[in-house]
Amino acid sequence: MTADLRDPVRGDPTLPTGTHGAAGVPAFSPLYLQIKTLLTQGLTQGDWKPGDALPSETELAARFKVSQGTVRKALDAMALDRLLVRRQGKGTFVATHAEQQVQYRFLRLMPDTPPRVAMQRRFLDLKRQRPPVEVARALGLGGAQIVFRLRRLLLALGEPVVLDEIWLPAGLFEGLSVERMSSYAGTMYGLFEAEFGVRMIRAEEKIRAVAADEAQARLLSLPLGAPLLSVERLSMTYADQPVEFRRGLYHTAAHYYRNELS
Amino acid sequence: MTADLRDPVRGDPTLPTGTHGAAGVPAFSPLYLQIKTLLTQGLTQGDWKPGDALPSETELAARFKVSQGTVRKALDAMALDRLLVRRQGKGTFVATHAEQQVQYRFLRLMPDTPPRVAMQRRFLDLKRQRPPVEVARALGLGGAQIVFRLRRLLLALGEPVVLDEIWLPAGLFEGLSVERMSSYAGTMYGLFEAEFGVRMIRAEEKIRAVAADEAQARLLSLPLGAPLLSVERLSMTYADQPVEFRRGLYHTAAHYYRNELS
DNA sequence: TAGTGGTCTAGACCACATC
DNA sequence: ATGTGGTCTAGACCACTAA
Repeated sequence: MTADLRDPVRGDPTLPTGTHGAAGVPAFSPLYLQIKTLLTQGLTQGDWKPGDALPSETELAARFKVSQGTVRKALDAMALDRLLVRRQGKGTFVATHAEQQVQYRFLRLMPDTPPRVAMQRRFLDLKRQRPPVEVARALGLGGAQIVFRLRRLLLALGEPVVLDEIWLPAGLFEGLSVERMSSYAGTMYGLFEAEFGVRMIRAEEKIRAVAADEAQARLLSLPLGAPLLSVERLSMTYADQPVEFRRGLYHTAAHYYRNELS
Repeated sequence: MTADLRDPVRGDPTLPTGTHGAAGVPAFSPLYLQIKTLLTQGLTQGDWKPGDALPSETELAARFKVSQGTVRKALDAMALDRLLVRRQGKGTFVATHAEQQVQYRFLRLMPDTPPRVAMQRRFLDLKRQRPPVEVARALGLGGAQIVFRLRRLLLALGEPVVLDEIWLPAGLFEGLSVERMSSYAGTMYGLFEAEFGVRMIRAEEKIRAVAADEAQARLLSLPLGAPLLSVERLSMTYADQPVEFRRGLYHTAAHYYRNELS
């Protein structure tokens, strides 16, 4: 972590740095992006864990042999990506799913009538098995690699609202059990991060309207054929590696999926 | 637009600038945010129209009597908000819905099997009428203010996929007609911006699963009770003023609503 | 009081677009 | 050749936090 970036990466100063590589790919990236990459690698390999403080801007600047402003630009970019959280007067910290403010960062379901009271969880079953083809493909697994399949309900005021089916590569979550999830106070992503070292960075969702089949209707206490929101989510950790696939069925009579467009 | 910001806004330098006002509200904001506010006001009052170039950083810096770096920070923030588009070597431009790259910025419906071919539009009817209460409330109108109510279909490969019901304050869109919409080549928001000076900045959507009623089923060529995605959208122009309410019904057998979480 | 991130400045140089 | 935004530097000072 002490390399001087300019000499090795920016290359011979007699060559114009803006030159493009043979394949039309940029031959270099700005210093602050290189630093962002190095810091992100540090996060990936666990140099700093969620909640930890990073070294101060001045120290990082000395370490990388660049100006403080360049380090700042890298840190600001990472904060925009939600990889870091910056707090004036305190320091720069690795973002975590265990923070009070952003508890349900990835859950967009809102009740029609606030207040937004925390929903109850009820774990239905957890099994180890071969993944279905579409799950294996989404997670980039071979069909022979075992996955966990978890089903759970979320209930609001006692009424079931969400039925989730969650697929996880077994290798990454060895030791997962219903007891362990039940006894964990925070969110599921908080558990993944704290107990398995798997931090979710971003996710993609595909949303559809479907009709409840018999099993789904029974679990959600709804009539057969009731319209449900189907939310397929693929969650990625560092380096965009997919590590969770889930399919949620949302009952949207008294709740809605909130989205913000800009 | 030539005021020196520091004297009037930052106040007597003998007072600490970080002081909070009597109500606990910050008594000042950083220079670059003040400049961002002034520039946004300029956009609101039409000093520059969508597609126009803003003055260069150096000129704005001279105009506001601050350094170029401070202007840059304001412009970068506005670009992040998608109010502006910055192009190296060319200038800084007011963002527009008429750009080739981001045609359907607010339409998140994707086909299961690409390529994403442009959908056909079919306008069903356009009426002037009193708004229903929920529409009046969403748009912040009195019940006596007239609105346009437009219905239209979007079709993919000839099959109806989206049924939209769109509500617009008549005062802002005087002269709107089906002919005018049909003959306009670009998107609806492109038309609003070019012909009525109403530029959509951001929107909030509430998504549910519903069952098609008889009229909806007929228009979408679906059986009664078919599950549909209901997408309620409230669109805002500058200063977060709501100017459009729409309800879309999406048939999601061969399409899905795409969302990105981070 | 010391240390952190946040703002602001001034200047140099680079990359890109246009003439 | 000129003008634009993009990067990088160095230094000053401000605001916030904690000891």
